Amino acid sequence: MSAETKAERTRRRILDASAREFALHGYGGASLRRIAEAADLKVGSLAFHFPTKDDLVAATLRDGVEAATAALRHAVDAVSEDADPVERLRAAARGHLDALHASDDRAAAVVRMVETLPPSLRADHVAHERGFARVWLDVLQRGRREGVVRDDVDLRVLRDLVVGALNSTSTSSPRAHPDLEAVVATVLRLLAPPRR
Amino acid sequence: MSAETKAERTRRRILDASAREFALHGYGGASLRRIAEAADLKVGSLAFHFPTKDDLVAATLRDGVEAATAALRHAVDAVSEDADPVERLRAAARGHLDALHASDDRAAAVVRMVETLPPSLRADHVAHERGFARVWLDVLQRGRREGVVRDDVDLRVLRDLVVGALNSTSTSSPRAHPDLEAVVATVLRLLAPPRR
Amino acid sequence: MSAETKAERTRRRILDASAREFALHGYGGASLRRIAEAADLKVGSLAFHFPTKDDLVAATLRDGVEAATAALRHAVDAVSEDADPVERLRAAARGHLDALHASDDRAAAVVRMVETLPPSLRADHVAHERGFARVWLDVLQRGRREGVVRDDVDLRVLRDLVVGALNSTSTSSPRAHPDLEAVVATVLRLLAPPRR
Amino acid sequence: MSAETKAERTRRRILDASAREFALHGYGGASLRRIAEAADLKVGSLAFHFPTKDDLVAATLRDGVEAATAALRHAVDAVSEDADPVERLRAAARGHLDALHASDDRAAAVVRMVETLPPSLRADHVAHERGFARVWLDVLQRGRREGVVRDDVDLRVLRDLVVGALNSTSTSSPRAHPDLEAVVATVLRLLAPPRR
DNA sequence: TATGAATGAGGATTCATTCAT
DNA sequence: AATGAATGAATCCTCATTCAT
Repeated sequence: MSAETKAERTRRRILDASAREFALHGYGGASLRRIAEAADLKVGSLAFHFPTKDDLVAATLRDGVEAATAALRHAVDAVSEDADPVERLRAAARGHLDALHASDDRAAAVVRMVETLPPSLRADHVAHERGFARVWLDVLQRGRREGVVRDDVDLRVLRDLVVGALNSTSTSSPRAHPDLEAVVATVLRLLAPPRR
Repeated sequence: MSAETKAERTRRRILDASAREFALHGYGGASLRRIAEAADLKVGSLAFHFPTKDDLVAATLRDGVEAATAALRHAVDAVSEDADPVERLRAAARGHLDALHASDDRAAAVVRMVETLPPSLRADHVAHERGFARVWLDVLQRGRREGVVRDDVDLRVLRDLVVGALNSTSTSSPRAHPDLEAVVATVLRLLAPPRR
Repeated sequence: MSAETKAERTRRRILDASAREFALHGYGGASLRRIAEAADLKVGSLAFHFPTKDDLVAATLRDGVEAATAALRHAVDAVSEDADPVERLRAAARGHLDALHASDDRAAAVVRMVETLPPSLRADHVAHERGFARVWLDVLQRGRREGVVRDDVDLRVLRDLVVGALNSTSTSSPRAHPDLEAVVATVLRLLAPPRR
Repeated sequence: MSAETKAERTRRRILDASAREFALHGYGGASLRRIAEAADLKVGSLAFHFPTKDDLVAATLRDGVEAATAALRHAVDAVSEDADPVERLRAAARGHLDALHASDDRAAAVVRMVETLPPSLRADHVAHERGFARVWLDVLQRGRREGVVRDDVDLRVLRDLVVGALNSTSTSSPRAHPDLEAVVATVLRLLAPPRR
């Protein structure tokens, strides 16, 4: 009498395998057969949980955005109200990177898929992704109110560039492990140049 | 009187079609049949010019990196030696973006493919891409020597972030046309904050 | 106070859905999943009532033949003993057509399936169908005894042609609704040409 | 340097196998795999000649209607102008039956498929079939002009019933070989009752 | 140079069936 | 009496590739 039903456990196994596969091969290159194998199921059984490939993709995207948004929000919220405002920016960058480089590949799958999605899926996805972007914008706006974020740029443009820059560190190559600490440090300098 | 052979012209048509297809669907999602159709050929005829899919991919990557590198270098070189050093940075950013958003999709194809390449292709590609990265690094180093690029960050990390941020503006969505001027302006602020 | 058990009611719902599905798609094109859906059940639950697809087919055929035979017999029996013998023929034709075009598709399912049945099912079916053919033969024989059916043809051949002609009016196309009155009138002329 | 191209010969082999398969199993029950096997091809190779199943179905229908129409017309035309008009009717019935029971199954495939076609295919098909029906109507009209076809019925209704009756003799059961001569004789009696 | 024709493997999906619950 | 979950085979289709012409 587990709190989680059997279907829920299987669904999670599928979503995990799915994230890995899509992170590695992108939307068009991913194979349901491989996903099923990794989830210890036969291909035909996938259909019981996700009737079509696009249903699975949609769920994987939702799952990934959710994971990333939660991680980002959680990292930001962990910073105490009276901490140095710069620390909040640092936490955001680090939270973002942590999600992106997490071993479950949930956020990475989103980054890897998003640009080759068919329009039908894309439409739904961008709506969800807005939540993630919103958190970043909030962080930047608060940073500016608190005087640490530079005030000579459009915050939305800035946000898109920061998100793009951070996302670009997610690589599927095993050789290339960017130094995330250096990335955080550099991003911080760009967002909040030390006052003089 | 053209010095171009028929084969060379066909090759170009194929590479153009290929860039578009890979930019749209990524490495795994692209179809040789569609590429052949767009190039006004039958699938079987592709083999004459590119024996396998991966041969075509390799050529498309080389072509794309070449186009982007040439565009970047050209934009930088067009800035006169005695111009405001900031203008050289601006030219680089603009050149990069122009290549990325060019209608021929050659540079976009690279960005769209690179993270899902199989290791065999990836190895070759990163070597070529180093040339592009080198140009950016040169530009940043010169900018720093001339006192406009901030000196509190690692230039290689900075370069990777800038390239990542700029690349992230390339979207295959027809709806989303980022305001490239605003992007350039913002990047410039980050690279070379106005002196006080 | 219904004497009908729950299982019997479900069985009927399944047979109704089954008739519609087989009438629309034939033996090979019908889907148990769709039948289950139409009967408001899950596929797995079908097995409780009909262990295999062919069991369901056999039951649907039996049901259809039964319905058609009953309708035919009933129509004929409704003609009073001292009526014009031609009226008995007319009643048969009309009864046959009514069954075939009934909204429950029970008889239509038989017509649509019969020619593509696998031999195993076919064998059983033709035995049942003989009952239906028998009624028609009786009607024709009585008609002949009573002097209205032409006596220059083999009645069995005649019966098969009449049944075939009537069955051919059953179409799954929503556009084509043959004028059943005209059909009856014409068939009557052929069977029992007016005496001169 | 055969007058028939290789593709044309393959196409014919496919259409022959297709007719047999569809005659046996109907539209929904037919399998491309079996058709390919019977045509001595791999499934994938079918696509070269007929991109989709419905393309093959459409071609098979066209082929079948063409064969039947040609057979019917040919049989009718073979009757000399000054022959007994009844002979023309007899030739039509026999021609129709011959096409239907021909060993190539081309006409039988049409009869077996037509009622379970999806609307898209059906629309195109009925247009073609009109040609066949037209020939029968011509024959009947001429027969009436020449005083042998009964004049107390609507010829279109009569034609549909005759065609339906004849078509119903086409059975896929190996046991049931209707006596075609008896069928012809009976149909003739119905269409053209002997004058007194 | 390019096409025509075919292959074999793999793509996603649908199928009827099974069985524990 | 019915559902939930899974299976394995089969569905049609698309893939990159090959090779004779």
